[in-house]
Amino acid sequence: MLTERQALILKVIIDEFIETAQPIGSRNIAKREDVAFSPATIRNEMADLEDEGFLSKTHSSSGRIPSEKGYRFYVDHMMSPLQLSSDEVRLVQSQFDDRMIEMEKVMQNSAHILSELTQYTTLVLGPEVYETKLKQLQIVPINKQSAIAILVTDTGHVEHRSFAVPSEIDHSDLEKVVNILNEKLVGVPIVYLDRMIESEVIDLINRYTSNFQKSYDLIQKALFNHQTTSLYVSGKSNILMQPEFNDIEKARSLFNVMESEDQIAPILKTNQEGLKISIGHENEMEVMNNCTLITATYTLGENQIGTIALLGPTRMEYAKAVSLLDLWSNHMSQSLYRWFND
Amino acid sequence: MLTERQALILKVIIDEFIETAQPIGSRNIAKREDVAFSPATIRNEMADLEDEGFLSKTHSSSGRIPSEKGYRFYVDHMMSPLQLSSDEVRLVQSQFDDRMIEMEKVMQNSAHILSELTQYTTLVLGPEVYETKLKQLQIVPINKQSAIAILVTDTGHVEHRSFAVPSEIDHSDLEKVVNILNEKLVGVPIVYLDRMIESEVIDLINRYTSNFQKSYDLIQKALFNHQTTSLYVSGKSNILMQPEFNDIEKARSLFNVMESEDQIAPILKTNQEGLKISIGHENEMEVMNNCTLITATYTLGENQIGTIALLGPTRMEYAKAVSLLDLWSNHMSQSLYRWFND
DNA sequence: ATTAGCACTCGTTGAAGGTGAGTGCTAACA
DNA sequence: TGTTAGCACTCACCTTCAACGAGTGCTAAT
Repeated sequence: MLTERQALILKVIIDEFIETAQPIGSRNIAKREDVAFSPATIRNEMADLEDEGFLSKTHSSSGRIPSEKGYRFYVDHMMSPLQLSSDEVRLVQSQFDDRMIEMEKVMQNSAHILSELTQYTTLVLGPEVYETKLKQLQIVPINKQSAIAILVTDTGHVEHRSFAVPSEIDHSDLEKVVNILNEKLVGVPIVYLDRMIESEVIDLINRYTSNFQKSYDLIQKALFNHQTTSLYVSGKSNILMQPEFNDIEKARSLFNVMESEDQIAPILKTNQEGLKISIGHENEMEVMNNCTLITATYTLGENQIGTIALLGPTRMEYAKAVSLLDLWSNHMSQSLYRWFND
Repeated sequence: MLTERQALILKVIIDEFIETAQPIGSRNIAKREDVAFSPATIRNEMADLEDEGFLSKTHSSSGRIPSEKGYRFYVDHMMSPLQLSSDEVRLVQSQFDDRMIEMEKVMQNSAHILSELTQYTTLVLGPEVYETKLKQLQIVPINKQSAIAILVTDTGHVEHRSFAVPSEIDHSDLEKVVNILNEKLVGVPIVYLDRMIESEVIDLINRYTSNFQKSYDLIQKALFNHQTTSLYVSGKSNILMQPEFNDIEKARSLFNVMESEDQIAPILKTNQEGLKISIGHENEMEVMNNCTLITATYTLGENQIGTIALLGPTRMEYAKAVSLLDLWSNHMSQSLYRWFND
């Protein structure tokens, strides 16, 4: 489809543009050592590349900038997998030591470090809790009127929520119900808790007084109606540093989206394993039309999948971002496997 | 110090400037119904006010804008305590119902609602945990190599941290240590835990095998070396909406600060009860020299004090911000008292 | 097929001039 | 003596214009 020379020129333009954010002219390309043609030749090739849709201009006599199709081709066919510096690799490895053995910490830390390393915004979506199993249920009375319910999963996820305790309910009642629930429910996948309760536990509870029913209702409300999309975002303000967002209006609208979990979480949910790169208008959301989102999935056990993503301008350091994300998600999957699957 | 007429003019200028963010000219002031003087008179008064330092100009023939001293005078002597709309009052009241009975939720929700209501950035600093007391300690084993320690305080604060369990330590050992700790330490203020352990518990533990010592060390590490400044920030991007931050560089540097808990938390820590308003250069931090920070304290019990703050441009809607923050912190203190002090 | 040469395009910069909202000052007025 | 009308002046802002230069496309020579 593209001649070797065209590919070279396209690659040079994209590499340079990623670095400088400025349109690239033929003379500048010709100056490079790895390019042996005159500006005029390059101009001809660039005109062809523009006809094919790989490049575009900011105005009729400006240098060229990559189009989204250009980036797409670059990403699919030309990207040399950047060798990460040994410093970076070591830093990544050092993150997955003994301290990272709790999902919250892993995700928080991942978001933080990756945004530091890339200077892009990092989004980490926790694994769907559906496959995780109940490890323990616990009620801690705080005072006459309130108590805290704590649910621990086998992934080390701790969920807690306080609730009001009506005066007619005694703490000892709650305790008994919790005991029953623990007995029957430990080891049950969170997603089946509801069903399991229906079929096995309800009967048992009904044998006791009506207060038990009320206690159960309380706990049920406190813990099982939880929606737990755990989203961690770090380095939001990095996006401000990109010259693409010198226009404050663009920054504003993107920030509005990033502030809202509801809008971000769905974009990250994916079934496709491995890396996925969405360039510009490939992103459904309009405010992200001048952004690239690279998502990678990590696994926890067999079916649980979480997502980790980098959000930057379309003019992204693809090679570095991809390499880092790949390295990270692999380490993360391995590390999680070590910790939660034996 | 100021004549009545000067005060009126100053107030009008500040009110108008807060609304429009534009320098105010004498003609515009004269047009207002509550001002009965000619532009020339007003100009004379404005010149005097400028000499006194209450006003300044953006250039030699521009209208006046309030100086920091002007805002200070306004805040100290002239601010009419805005009657909040009944909608707003109702909204605030409705926030402190049965669902708000857990510190994390209270703070998170406070930050969120206040930033929505004011369109400024809201910062909430949790109460120092020093006075809170241990309610319960709990260890939940996750697998052979890891366990989660959970600490619940009498304020409903849940702290959890996972830790690696060396192979030579048995879970039953951990359990026994936890039992001992619970027996001795429930009800002890968090800040005294260390001392209490030294004096009372250590002996007890030393009577048992050395494994107990190791178990204890583990738990100690996992739970008691926690630094728990709980800071919640909401509406960071609101600051972008203010025309003061159309200059993207200013926005960038302020964002950098807001992203870092370490820099924000100290500013909020205060002993002074009640409201405090820091205008412009009254803020120590340089990036906040064109901002106003209004902090209010709330109490939980006798000595525990937390802070809730609004951060906006110096051209802030002081009356509204102050009224809201006051209303909120009072409700919050009352609500917390109801929940955690009986 | 490649490239040198050249006319052309268009964004950027800076200077010049006009406009208008604002001021300070002076002199007239109540 | 305090207030106000009048007027000259200032300065940010906008528009226009010309010069500049980095870049292009096209043509003709190599």
